[in-house]
Amino acid sequence: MATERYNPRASEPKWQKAWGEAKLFETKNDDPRPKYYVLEMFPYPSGRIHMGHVRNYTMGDVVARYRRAMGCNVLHPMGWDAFGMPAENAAMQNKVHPKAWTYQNIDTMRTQLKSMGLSLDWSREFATCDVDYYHRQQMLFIDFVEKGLVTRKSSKVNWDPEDMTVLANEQVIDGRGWRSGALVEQRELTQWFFKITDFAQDLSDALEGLDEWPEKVKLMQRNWIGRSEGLLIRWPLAAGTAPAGESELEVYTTRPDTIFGASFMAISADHPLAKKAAENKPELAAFMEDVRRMGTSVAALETAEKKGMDTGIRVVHPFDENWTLPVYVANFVLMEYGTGAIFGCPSGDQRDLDFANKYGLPVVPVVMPEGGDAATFQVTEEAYTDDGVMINSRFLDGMKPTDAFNDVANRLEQISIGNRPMGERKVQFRLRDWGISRQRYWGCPIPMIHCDDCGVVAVPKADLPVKLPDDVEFDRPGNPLDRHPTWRHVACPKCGKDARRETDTMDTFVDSSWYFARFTAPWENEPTDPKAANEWLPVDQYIGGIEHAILHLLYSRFFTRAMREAGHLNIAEPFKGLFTQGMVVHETYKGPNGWVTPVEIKIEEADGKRRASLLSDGTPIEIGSIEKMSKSKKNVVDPDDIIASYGADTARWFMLSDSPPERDVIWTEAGVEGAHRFVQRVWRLISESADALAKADAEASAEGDAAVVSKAAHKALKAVGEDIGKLAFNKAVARIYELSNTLQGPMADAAAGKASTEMVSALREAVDILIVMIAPMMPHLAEECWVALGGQGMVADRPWPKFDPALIVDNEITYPVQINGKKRADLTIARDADQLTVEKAALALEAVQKALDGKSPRKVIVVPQRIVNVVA
RNA sequence: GCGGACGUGGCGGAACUGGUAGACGCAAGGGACUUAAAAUCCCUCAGCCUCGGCUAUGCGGGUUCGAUCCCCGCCGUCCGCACCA
Repeated sequence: MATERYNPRASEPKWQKAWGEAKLFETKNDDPRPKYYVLEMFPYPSGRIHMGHVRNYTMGDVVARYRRAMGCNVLHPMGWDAFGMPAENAAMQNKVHPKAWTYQNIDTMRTQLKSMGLSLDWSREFATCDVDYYHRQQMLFIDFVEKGLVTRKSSKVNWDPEDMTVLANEQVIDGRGWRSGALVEQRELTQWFFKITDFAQDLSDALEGLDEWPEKVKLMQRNWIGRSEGLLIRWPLAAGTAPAGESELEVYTTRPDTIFGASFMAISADHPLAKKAAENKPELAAFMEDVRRMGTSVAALETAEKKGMDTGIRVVHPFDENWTLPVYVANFVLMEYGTGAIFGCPSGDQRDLDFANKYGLPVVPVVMPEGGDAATFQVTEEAYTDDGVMINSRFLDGMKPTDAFNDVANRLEQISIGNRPMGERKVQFRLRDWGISRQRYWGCPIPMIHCDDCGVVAVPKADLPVKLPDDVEFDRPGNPLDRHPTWRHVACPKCGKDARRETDTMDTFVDSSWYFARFTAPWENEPTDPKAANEWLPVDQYIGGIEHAILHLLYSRFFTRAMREAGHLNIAEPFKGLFTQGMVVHETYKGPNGWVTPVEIKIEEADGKRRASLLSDGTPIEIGSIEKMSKSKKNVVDPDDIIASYGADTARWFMLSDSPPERDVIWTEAGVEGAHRFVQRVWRLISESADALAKADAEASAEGDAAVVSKAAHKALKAVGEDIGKLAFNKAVARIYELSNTLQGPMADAAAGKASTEMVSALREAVDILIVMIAPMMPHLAEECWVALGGQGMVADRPWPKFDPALIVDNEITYPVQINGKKRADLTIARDADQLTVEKAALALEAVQKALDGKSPRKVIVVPQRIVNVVA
């Protein structure tokens, strides 16, 4: 029977409407079923969704629909990461207000997302630029101030000269601003900071418990936090060389064991001791000025030659009062890390060795490889950094470096200098506090007031929100809030005198650091409803791009801890399961006038070679490398176009097929067509036999031909459930293809009326299973098929069936039979045959007999349910 | 430089972490149906030779009855961090 082709253009909007009207995806907090929170990283409203969004949200939707079918109360919300620079850029370029631009984009993108058929709870939607949202963010800020988690300090900051704003370390990539691409400069400014370093230890330690996170991400975070264990050592300054008022130099080292290999001290150009030493040494002052100027560009820092200059100051060795060492100012020592001072042990550190060789400083090897000869072991060009045995180190000689570390630490802890011990064990972190001040308009205002008399005062909660003024101008660079005629003038909440508002706004990463918590009760007056937050959080499955491995995920982990301190929730980790999906990539095409979009060309194949040419006039086009879809390379495919021509289900199915979700997926026209063929094939398979199956009882068969169908269906059901549970969508897709291949023949027979009653019943059951299995991935098609079969209700509301364990085991099993590890025959035998029986049967096989040639085998290995190997 | 991941047909990728290498899809070739096309269906599809084999999971070794999987040494690709003391 011929049926019409499936028409997604008609079906998809129909079902989207039906789901909406039934409020199927609106989640209630008091629903007693087990809770499951699945969240995809919310999008920045740039204007239109792109294929990366399609992939991300499809994966999340499959998880959401699957968990719903498994009987969970699923929370699957969506919102908008809506503050940020592009809105201001648009305002400057197109004279649109950032607010209007942002909300227009949100409207467009919401419509696009809805056309994908995502099972989202739109009733909880918000944008971070909603006053309702940033109002609560300001409440959180004030709570954090009260808990001592916010500081204001002057520090060297990354200044983006193009965006005219400060950037966090995490936002500087290769010395350039992550958005503007401009070379970042170092400037000294007073800034607001979140004290993320208060949690450095816990943020590092707790990574261990995140067993549903990719190892890669945990490693990146661990490295970023950069915990190291070392020793503070206070070196006395040698009398006569110390500047007035100075008596010691404090250094931080992770290698106190190498203290007898020390040959110089190196301090930062910003170190107080350096500044004092420079006071009457003009050449030193000039050198330090040089170093500082070099520091204005991060890029210059990275390539700069290692240079230093002797300060004339000398320090006394802690274990030998007759041994003094010179103190250099060196351009590679950072004031921001440790104490801004180090001791150099050239034999154990390549950088120190290069420095020592350059300035003629002694190189004394103090660690040599185990079994080496201390008398002859030398270090000249290459430092020895591995484990070994201590040498040339007096009382440490013969020890392992770790024991020497402890010995030095213990001894120095006993010696006093000033009122303090000469050595002090210290854990140091690379992580710095999170600078959140941005000199921008389109962000959450920092709710603080500067009063000449009272200092910096928090805006009382009753006076919140501090709203962004609407009447702003973008005709000049810089912060429009700063030059607004009235906005910043306010009475001091403490004394009532004229005072000024803080005009910095918050880094947009603040906005995304707690949105997942807000979704649990977006209607609340307080930032959260702690009960709801504790019940829903942590997010069971969080899905997004690897590019947020450090920034967003680390900030969110900090925020969750900070919110716990402020009583807004009672957990530490926001995301239980994390999945980082790969990018969507596409071929690039280059013509004589630059990059060309995929829709402008056609591709033909001749002699096994693919050739591209321009559709308009046939100009040959060069097929370039496969790269991430980007506007600049013009290798983008618009989701709207795909959905309009093939439908959302095709786009979703393609996104899930073939490529493992954590890897990049190559978007190809042929692949999309393949996906679309399958959509049509499923429809044909079911609609052609719908009449035959509609009246049938769904019932599995354990015997005969029908059992083949039932077994295939139940095996697929088991595998697909497990695969989706592991987010192995590509494997689930393959299993579904397999099942439909198996069903194809019997379904055609049934449609032709040539199938037995048992077979029709088995097919009906198998098709019911197939429909439920495709439903998370191709939800519209599933509904349409369900209607064709006369099913009741909607598939989106149907439970995931349970597989029958009896149907997934076979009574007979086929063993591959190997001879000396190479497969030579098959042996089909009863599943429950014991090892001896299997062995005998295998040896009786003709191929085995032939190979043995009358001799008895040396060994026969029978692995139950697996394999037989005969060793001849 | 340091750290990490990965190398399987023409392509994307499977293979229960030691047990039949290449599931499933894409592309390609052949055939059927059709006046023709599209759609659909069937067959072939790692390589090499003498229809039975041999060689094949980046390369070279090793452990094992058996290795894509474990160990050692190379080569290559990608990613992260980068003066962190």
